[in-house]
This record gives sequence, structure tokens and C-alpha cells, in this order.
Amino acid sequence: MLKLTRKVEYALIAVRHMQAMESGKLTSAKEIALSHGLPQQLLAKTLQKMAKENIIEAVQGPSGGYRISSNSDKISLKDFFEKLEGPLGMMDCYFDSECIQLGACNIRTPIQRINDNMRNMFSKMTLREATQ
Amino acid sequence: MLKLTRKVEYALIAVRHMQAMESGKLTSAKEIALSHGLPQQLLAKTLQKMAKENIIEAVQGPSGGYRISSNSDKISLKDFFEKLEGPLGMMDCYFDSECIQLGACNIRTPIQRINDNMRNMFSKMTLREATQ
DNA sequence: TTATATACGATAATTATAGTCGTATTTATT
DNA sequence: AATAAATACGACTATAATTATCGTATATAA
Ligand code: FES
Ligand code: FES
Repeated sequence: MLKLTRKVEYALIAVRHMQAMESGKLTSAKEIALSHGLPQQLLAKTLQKMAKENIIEAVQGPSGGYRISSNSDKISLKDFFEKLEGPLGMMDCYFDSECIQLGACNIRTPIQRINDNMRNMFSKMTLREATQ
Repeated sequence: MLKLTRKVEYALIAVRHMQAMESGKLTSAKEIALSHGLPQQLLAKTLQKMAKENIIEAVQGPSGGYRISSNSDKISLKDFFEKLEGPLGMMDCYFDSECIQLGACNIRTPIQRINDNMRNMFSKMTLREATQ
């Protein structure tokens, strides 16, 4: 319960790897995967997703790769998580109002209260803070 | 990601159900399950777990059932979660140090920092506050 | 004695996550 | 122009975790 996914885990590892690189230098999916013992294909997908979301920059072709994006400093942990995994709710009903109950729901308010707190916490932490 | 389990969800529903009862009165697993459309057997197990953990009180035999325990006021949401689902870590390595990586781990510190924040947040919220 | 409730271990079903495969595209290098 | 090495993506499979059920034992009020 309340676990991160591997995708996010790998993303964090990759971010730290890129932050540790000399400024502007590229690194590849292969390089990160090998040096941390991660499944390359899965990591590659995660990197592609991060590139699409402008967390990192991608350069194609041989001698291409990825580097950390400059605006990654501003991104919150909440946004980081949501860009990778979609809306961040402890229960699905937080967003799509598909209540699991027949109609006698008595936890909508509690769930929202708890979830708001969690989202608020992750909004206040930046990716930079968390990974530095 | 970062979702509650059904077990916890059902537990929250049950707690609120019992809080709404007249003081001291008992309610049964069947009653709760029927009135909220939950699977009775699974809910029953969760109630048994809660009873074992002194979150609620159990009375056996016909006309038995459960009622909210008086010390449920003091319990934190973190303890509530952990009593039901075990240690609360966003990654397993937070506790058993079974690092997923081959040996080149670079996220131990970040993970601990993030997780400490989360645990701290749930430590500060009481079950009572959350469900009232 | 019966009926109804909790207690609990074992197992099955379902769902979500994790990982792989195949192929297309880009582009530096030769 | 050909090749090789990288990103880009969709479809698929495998694995793990969660969810739910089954069967049986025990307690106890009526
Ligand atoms: S269970 Fe979330 S709204 Fe009812
Ligand atoms: S992944 Fe958690 S300690 Fe390395």
C-alpha cells in the first residue's frame, strides 16, 4: 500500500544519474540501465515519457541520449509523479467519482481530506529538493 | 500508485459506521457489509484484524458484533494503516534494505527523505480527525 | 440443542504492475 | 549511400499483488 511504482523508481534513479553528469552532457538509456542494473527497455520507455513531459531533453541518433532539462528545478514531486503515473488519488473516486459502494458511501469526505493532505505535501516538495 | 487497499477502505467505512452508532451498541460484519454493499467475508477479516489490534472491540456469539474502541481516538492514521497493512514505506528498501539495484544505488537518501515526510504527515493526523 | 455470530487458514480469481518483443525513425559516422 | 547506434512506440506476455471466496472451528445467547 502507498508504494511507488518501478517506473517512478527508475525515473528517480535516472534523474539523479543525469544530475550527476557534467552540465549539458548526454547519457543514454543503455548507460543508465547498465550502471544501475535496470531493465533497459522499461527504463527507455520511462525516459521517453519524461522527455515528452519536458522533465528531460532527448537527442536522437547515434551519440544521442538524454540530459536533465533546465526547468526540472521548478517541478514539484506531485507533478513529477502525475506526469509519469497520472492523477494521484488514494482512491479512484477522488477523480472520477466512481464510488465503490452501492450508494451508501460514508467515506467520501474522509478520503478527500486525507488525499488533499497528501497532494499538498507532494506539491510543496520539489523534485530538485528530493533528489539533491 | 500511492493507492489505499480495499482492506483499508473497508476499514474506514466500518469505522465510520461504528462511530455513527449509538454509544456502546454493537453492529455485525453482516450488517455493515449489507448496508454498504461490501463483500462480507473480506470485511469480516478486516474487522477481526482491527479487533486484534484494539481499534475496535469484538463480542462473540449470536447478538454479538463489534463496536468502536475508546482508545480509537488516540490512534494516528499512520498506526491505523500500519496495523492493517504492515510497515508503511513507499519502497521496500525503506525497511529491509533489499535494494533493487545491483549495488550502484543512488536513491536511498531521496527515498528516505520522501518517505519520512509521508510518514510524518500520517503520524500527525488522527483516525478520529480523518473520519469525523 | 440450535442458530448466529466471530476467528482463521487455505485457496481461487482478478487486477495491476513489470517486463519483453518487434518495428519504425532519426542521425552521426564511414 | 550504407551502416550503426540511438530514441520512439505499440502490442504483447509474465509476474506479482490484491481481492474475494471456501471450509471449518469456536463462542454463546436463546
Ligand atoms: S468510496 Fe469514494 S466516494 Fe464513495
Ligand atoms: S533502491 Fe532503495 S536502497 Fe537502493
